[in-house]
Amino acid sequence: MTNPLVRKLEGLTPLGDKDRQVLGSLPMTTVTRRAGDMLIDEEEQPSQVHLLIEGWAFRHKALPDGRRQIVGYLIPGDLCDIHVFVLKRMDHALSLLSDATIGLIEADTMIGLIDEHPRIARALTWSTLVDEATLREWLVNIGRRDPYARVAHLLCEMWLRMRAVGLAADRRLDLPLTQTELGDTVGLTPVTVNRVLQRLRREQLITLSDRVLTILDAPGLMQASDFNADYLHRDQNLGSRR
Amino acid sequence: MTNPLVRKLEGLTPLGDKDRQVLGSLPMTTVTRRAGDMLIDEEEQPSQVHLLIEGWAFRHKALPDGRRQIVGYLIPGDLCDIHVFVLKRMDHALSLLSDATIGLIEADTMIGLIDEHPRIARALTWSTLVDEATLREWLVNIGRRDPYARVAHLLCEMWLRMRAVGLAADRRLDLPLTQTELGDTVGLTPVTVNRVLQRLRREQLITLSDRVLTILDAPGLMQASDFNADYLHRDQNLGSRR
DNA sequence: CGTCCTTTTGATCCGCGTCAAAGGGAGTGG
DNA sequence: CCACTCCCTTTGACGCGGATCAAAAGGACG
Repeated sequence: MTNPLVRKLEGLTPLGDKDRQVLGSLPMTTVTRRAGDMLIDEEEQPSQVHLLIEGWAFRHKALPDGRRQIVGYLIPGDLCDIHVFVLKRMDHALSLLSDATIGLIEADTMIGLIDEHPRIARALTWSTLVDEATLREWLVNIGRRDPYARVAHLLCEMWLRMRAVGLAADRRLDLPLTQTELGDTVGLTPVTVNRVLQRLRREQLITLSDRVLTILDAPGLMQASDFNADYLHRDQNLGSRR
Repeated sequence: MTNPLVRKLEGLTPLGDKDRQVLGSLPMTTVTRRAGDMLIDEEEQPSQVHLLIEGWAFRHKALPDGRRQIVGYLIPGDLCDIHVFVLKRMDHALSLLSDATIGLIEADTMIGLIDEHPRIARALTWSTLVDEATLREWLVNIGRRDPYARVAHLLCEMWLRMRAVGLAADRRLDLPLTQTELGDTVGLTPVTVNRVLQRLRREQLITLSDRVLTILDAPGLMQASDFNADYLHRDQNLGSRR
């Protein structure tokens, strides 16, 4: 299997052979963690960069009353905390949705990588900016769409993201999210999420059980959720992928 | 008056004299635009970087039914579109809330600036990451807080941001937002915003009329909105600000 | 077999959206 | 200088969607 980081960055902007090689042999120690573990806590100051190699994670912020808002998902190939180079402190926590394997990269290694490989630096910047664009789209989702469209929109996005890194066989993908977590993402209660999912199933748009999501009717799902993939900024000049 | 860009970046991370000087004499052409103008449209590919020198602007995304979600505010010193270097296309539009003066900076100038002045580059990265952190906090705001806290939270944030660039005399600041725009920001109708504002006034937390906001009780307002300024990442090692 | 978590279903209730209209202030034109 | 328009704010009434509460059902696991 290719390094998932290579696979991700290549999906954003072209890399050279040298870049691929350097990324492939990036010195890092790998560790495994269990589903439910908190990988990085709010306010923390990580000294290494965490690369998610396998599994799912999510970013979240806690409220004083114990509720929380999920503010992002990470899938294989995603870096958890490049920003701490600059910002020093986390402003949110990071937890695992599934058992996961994590690569730990020394800060200096990462800095060297960026300094000496401009195309990699550019791809990382790209990735950060896409994350930002995604947050804007989530804001639209929560702020202005009804529950039905909100959930449908999130499912579309996760499907496209998983497909972009080769983790969605056609229209099937693992989606290790409980309905509570879906709700914490789109600002709904689990009860409402459940009813929305049933409607999506009834309308033959999706199938979802045992953590496996199947997109039955992609155009229908996208239309239902006012989905426009532009915000994911998959590069036009990459041409057809692979 | 100091260049507002200098003032902003200095508030994030230390600059050298040289940096300040370069920023102060940054070649740009200035133009003025009227309140309500759309400065950059969705999907556009700007060829110059826009610097907001005076006035207010906002980022927004439109929905098919004509409604919109505001996804960010810009105040003097903010750059509107550095990301287009990398992403090429806007995924949202940018409009003016007030008459404004804009600095237009050539792409090459900007690239040179970043290449040759690492501290400036770092400050710009910082700024981007704070924008991202702000989006995450907005997500919490819309997703999980009640209308009262939502509006209060936004007012706190705008106050701190304006103060950070020297545009809030003590607890007074211009806030050229209609109640409709406040609603489009926090996912509420103007009617609800109006009722929330009345409650905030009744409880002696704020004053707001004729586009002037006064914070009467800062601790009270922050408590009401569960406000924690950490996400703004004002640098600790800057020490007491001027 | 019992415990725990997640999903599902049903019933109730109220907050906020919606609709409607009045009031106020600023700007414009006769 | 007044009349008119336009936009924003304010107020009131109503109805519904989604939160809340509660409990049952289904699986996974020890």
